[in-house]
Amino acid sequence: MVVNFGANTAQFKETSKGFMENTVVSTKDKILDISQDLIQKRGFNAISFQDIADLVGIKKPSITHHFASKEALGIAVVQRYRNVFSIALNRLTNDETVTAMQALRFYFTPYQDLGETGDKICLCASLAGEFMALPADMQTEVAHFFDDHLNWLEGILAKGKKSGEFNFNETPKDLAYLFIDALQGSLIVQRATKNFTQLDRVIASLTERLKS
Amino acid sequence: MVVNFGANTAQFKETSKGFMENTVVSTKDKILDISQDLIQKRGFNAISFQDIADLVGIKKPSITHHFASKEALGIAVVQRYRNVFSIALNRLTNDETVTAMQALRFYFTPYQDLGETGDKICLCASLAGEFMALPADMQTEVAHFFDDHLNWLEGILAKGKKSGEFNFNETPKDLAYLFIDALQGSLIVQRATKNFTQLDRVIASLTERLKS
DNA sequence: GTAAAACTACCTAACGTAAGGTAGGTTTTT
DNA sequence: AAAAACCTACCTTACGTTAGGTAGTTTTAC
Repeated sequence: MVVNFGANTAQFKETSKGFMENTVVSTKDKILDISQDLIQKRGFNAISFQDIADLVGIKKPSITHHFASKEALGIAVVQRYRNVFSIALNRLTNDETVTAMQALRFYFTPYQDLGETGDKICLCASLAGEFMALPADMQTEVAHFFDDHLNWLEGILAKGKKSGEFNFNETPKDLAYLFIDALQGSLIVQRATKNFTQLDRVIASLTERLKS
Repeated sequence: MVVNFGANTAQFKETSKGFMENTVVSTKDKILDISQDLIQKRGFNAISFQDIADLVGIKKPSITHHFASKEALGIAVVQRYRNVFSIALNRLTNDETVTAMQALRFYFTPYQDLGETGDKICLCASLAGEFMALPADMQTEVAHFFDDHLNWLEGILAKGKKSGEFNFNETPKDLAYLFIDALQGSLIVQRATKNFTQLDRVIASLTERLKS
């Protein structure tokens, strides 16, 4: 299973007939892809309909045909992002053959993919950085993203501790805080300092600690 | 010693005669204070000269009398912020009576102060969130902020390990990454989720680990 | 000591640009 | 033929910035 959280390379989509078909990506999806990409690079308030339209290859007012407002577009981008994670993480949780460490390692991969871009961070970290300047409904979506991930992490850490796979002193919830904060912070800081080994070192620190 | 990194309460300034006198804060300092405050809340691209002027109590074009451009104002804000930390952290490093743990605890206080505001994050984390949309000279200042802090943290952690005060397996540099990323990430995430215990729990996790 | 000159700190007015968004017509697809 | 996709043209608002001017203060010159 490949899930691309950062780059915009959606090449397949499920049709209404329920089959996976090789299709041309719709303009609507292109708008979502490019908007997400631009927000991850520059933030929500620093991008414009004009920027998006130029990259999609349509005229500015045509965006309004697909999304009623910039806020509506922003909400759609975050909802899709949340949903991609939700599906992938639920699949991991429901698969009994996947160990806690394997699940955790899978959870790291989108962060690692983003780190390798050199100019992108997590969509919701970007939005959280300008949180107070966001429309209320976008704030809610961003908050839910972090709550989703904190709950999933807490569950995986608790499962690993219960099975004896992990060994730590904190509560699973407190360790979940540390994990998500360190991962998100790492992407933000390493993009600025251009030291692209930082995320990998942080992941090593976090996982090493689970074994002690 | 009290250093206020987040709130804008500069009440004293050194006069040309070299004495500390109780003075009215200059308009230029007010602009810096309010700009910093607004960036920490909303980011650089989401604030305008009009926002700043309204809060300072002057007209919009008067800001350009003190700062030639928005970029120049932004650079001045970050440079002052960096300088406040530089002075405080150097003082800690040079004081032989301060233990590594005391220095670390002091380092946490500005993060804790910011966490208590509920709506502000570190200035440079806010700017790093919209890093690719920042003028080049501002990017450089932001990068230097993180390098400053990483170097200081690495030094303190190395000092504590050498003296036997701290006990950890990672290199001091790798642990410095974890510390700054977790602290910065924590402020960002907890503002969005409104769970204001998160930073304290993360600091507890980080410090607990130094003792093992 | 005093008057001219220069400087500081603002102001009003207005500029060109770009933002998000709307109205209504045209092309493309089904 | 109908619906969806996209266009041109335009609107209002707001942006950073510039120009030019007015007090009040400080510096300079005689």
